[in-house]
Amino acid sequence: MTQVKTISLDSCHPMQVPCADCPIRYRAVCASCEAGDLDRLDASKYYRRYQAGQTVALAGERMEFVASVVSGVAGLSQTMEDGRTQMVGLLLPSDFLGRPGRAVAAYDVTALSDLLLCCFRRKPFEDLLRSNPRISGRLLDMTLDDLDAAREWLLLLGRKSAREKIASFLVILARRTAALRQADPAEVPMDGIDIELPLTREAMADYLGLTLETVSRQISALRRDEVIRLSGKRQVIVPDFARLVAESGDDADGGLPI
Amino acid sequence: MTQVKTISLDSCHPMQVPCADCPIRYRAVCASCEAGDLDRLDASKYYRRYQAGQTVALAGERMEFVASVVSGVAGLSQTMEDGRTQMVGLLLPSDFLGRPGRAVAAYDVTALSDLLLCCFRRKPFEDLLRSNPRISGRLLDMTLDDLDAAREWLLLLGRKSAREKIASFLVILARRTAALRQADPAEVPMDGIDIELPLTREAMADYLGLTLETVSRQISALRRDEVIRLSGKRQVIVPDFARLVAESGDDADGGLPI
DNA sequence: CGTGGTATTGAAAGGTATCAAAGCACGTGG
DNA sequence: CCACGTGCTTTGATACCTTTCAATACCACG
Repeated sequence: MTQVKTISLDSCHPMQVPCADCPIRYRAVCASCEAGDLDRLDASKYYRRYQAGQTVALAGERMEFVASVVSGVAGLSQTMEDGRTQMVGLLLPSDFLGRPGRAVAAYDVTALSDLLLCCFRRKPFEDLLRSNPRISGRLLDMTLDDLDAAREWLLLLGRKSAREKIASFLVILARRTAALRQADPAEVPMDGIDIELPLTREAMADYLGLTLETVSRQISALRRDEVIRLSGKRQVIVPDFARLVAESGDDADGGLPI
Repeated sequence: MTQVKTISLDSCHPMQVPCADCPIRYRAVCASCEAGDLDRLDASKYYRRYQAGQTVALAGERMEFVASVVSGVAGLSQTMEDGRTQMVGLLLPSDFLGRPGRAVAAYDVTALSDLLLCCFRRKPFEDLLRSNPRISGRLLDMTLDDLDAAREWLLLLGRKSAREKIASFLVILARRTAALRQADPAEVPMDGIDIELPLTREAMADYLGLTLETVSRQISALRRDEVIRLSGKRQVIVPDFARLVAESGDDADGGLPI
């Protein structure tokens, strides 16, 4: 179990960046806003910062804000009475956190790495949603993307072997990080792409529906078979991306990297 | 593999019901419409009917309409190259089919039972979405519900045993069918509630991430342990709903039946 | 009464979980 | 500078659950 560190100070109001200069400006819920909308958001937003391992919210609690992930990684997870847990969502920069219209959190939210959130108090944001079709339309689109991602994960959890799960996870991480850098992961830059794992083996296990031992074993197996190389525990080098995709069990033409 | 029956006639334009008399009027995407909106929908909607086993759409194909399920059950599924398939969504009456803004189907859509769809051509519906916040707001809410349902399924596929999967599936079916009848499944009506299984064992296996043999074995085991009784192959009687919920591994207080 | 689709049951194989121990990296304090 | 503790990771041996392969049973229908 990850221990919950109690930190009271400095979790709010670090220095603030104007929306126009925001790193996630063109991918977040505010992506399709125009200048006037941005002014309104700028006025009401505030930042929250969490350290790796901290709890952002617990299932069943009220959450008085919704937010965009600016940097870092957050995990949504569900826990059964006997302690089994399954991560049901991974929030990377630009992803949206919280459900408009429902103040009670449905999942535990944890900072998997140091995390910066751009927050809006619930009520004003919901008003904005109602009055601004650019924002509500964007949110619908993002929610539909989340749904597609969740459904892709259903296939992974329901039908893939442990080895395929690990490979799929690496492919997805590669695609998402490449998307943030606007690069194409299939364009192998000379000596292979490298992927920074923002999760412990235990968090990966929770996400992939495995145990941490199995995660470790399969990573070792992929290394032995030279599908990947490791530098340290958290840095993965992929010499042949197509090979990794083949190991993931997905179609080679899984669409453009989103 | 389910064989695809080719049927060309009678799959469109059966007799049509006015929206005001529609059985799913208060749960579908049109739920929050007012009289004026309904007139507009009434004018442009049309029905499609499918027989059990028929294919509604294939992943990658263009789908020229979006639709609400009026009656029957449809399944969304994904298939890997080697034939492994996972059902990623079960569409019951009032559920919405299709993604506004994306004409290419992401999943195979199959009629699991005889199926009646209330369809709208894509373009006019998307126009309506943009112009009518009642419809777009309702669609956002339904999509968020779908996302929650998918995430509940992630927990099931990732962490539950075969026995728990079957029990969970029965609980969900009981809740959904009770919701359509506006009844509470915890209110046991004398001799236990009964659940009509609208799926073959194979379809259940695809949904639950199991093999059909395991589904069959676990149903037999639940029968031996007197958690359920069977009348025929497709009718399940649950004498003690709380007992079934306990077998599902979920919290007893999993919220009100939605 | 046979036929095809569907469902049940059995025996054996296989993959992942579980339990247990050891290795590694890093920071703290002697 | 090194010993030591802690958290994370790797590796090993075994147990268990689900799959796989195979045979049989059930049921509606022609």
